[in-house]
Amino acid sequence: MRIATYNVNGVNGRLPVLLRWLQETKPDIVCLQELKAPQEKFPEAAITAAGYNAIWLGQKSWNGVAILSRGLEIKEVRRGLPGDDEDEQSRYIEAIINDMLICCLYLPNGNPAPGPKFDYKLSWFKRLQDHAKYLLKEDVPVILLGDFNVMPTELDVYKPERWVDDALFRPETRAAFKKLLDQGWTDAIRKLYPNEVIYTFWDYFRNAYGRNAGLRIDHFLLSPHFAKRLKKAGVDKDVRGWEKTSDHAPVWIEVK
DNA sequence: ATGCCGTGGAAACCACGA
Repeated sequence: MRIATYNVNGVNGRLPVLLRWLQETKPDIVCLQELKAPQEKFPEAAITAAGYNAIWLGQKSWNGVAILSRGLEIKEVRRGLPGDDEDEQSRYIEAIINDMLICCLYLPNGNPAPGPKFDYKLSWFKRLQDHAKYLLKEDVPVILLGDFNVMPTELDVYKPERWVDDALFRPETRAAFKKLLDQGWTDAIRKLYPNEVIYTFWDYFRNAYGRNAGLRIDHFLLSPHFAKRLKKAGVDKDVRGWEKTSDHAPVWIEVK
């Protein structure tokens, strides 16, 4: 079973790229972030025609997350991350598929830091830690996956020294990610490739993709029992080189 | 070192992203 995450950076603007990637790689489950579409503008017909069921949480202009599955039933568990009824940003959706709990997330960027956006990022992170801790008590395999907007270590940044003050790499951000991992989650890519340079995002500027000046910010965190079922993982890096593509590449794992 | 590009929405610019 192949499970993927892909920050599409506009689901309608990237629809040809998304459909081509689905057709070529046929993932069983897909989490999307940055739909940048209101609830009623999600391209449901095209996704259905491609053979996928979908649930989604849209928002006008920004954010937005979705879970797709190729023929498998999607049982939605919740939409929105618990812990703040005032939070109106569409960044979290959770569903049971094939007896797995799939938690699709788009963690706030947080720049500029310090400032209110960074405060929001850290408070969102805290809510995620609390919810993740709760999920570990559930008797079900869990995956937290999506765009975490965190480079966990220096290995995950092309030039770490340039990013130390950035919201994606500040000590508070890395500490929050580590605190989450320390609950017992496994970073799937790093478990299989502990020492390799692997990126999931390349800026549109400065020929970042051509220079491989990238970041690893899209992650899969597996609950303890689930981690034992991990077989493969990878980045569909070539997709980042397609026309009219997102600045992220799709990332995937295979579990048995 | 830097939104230099790209999107969506509104309004021919702006907010936002990482």
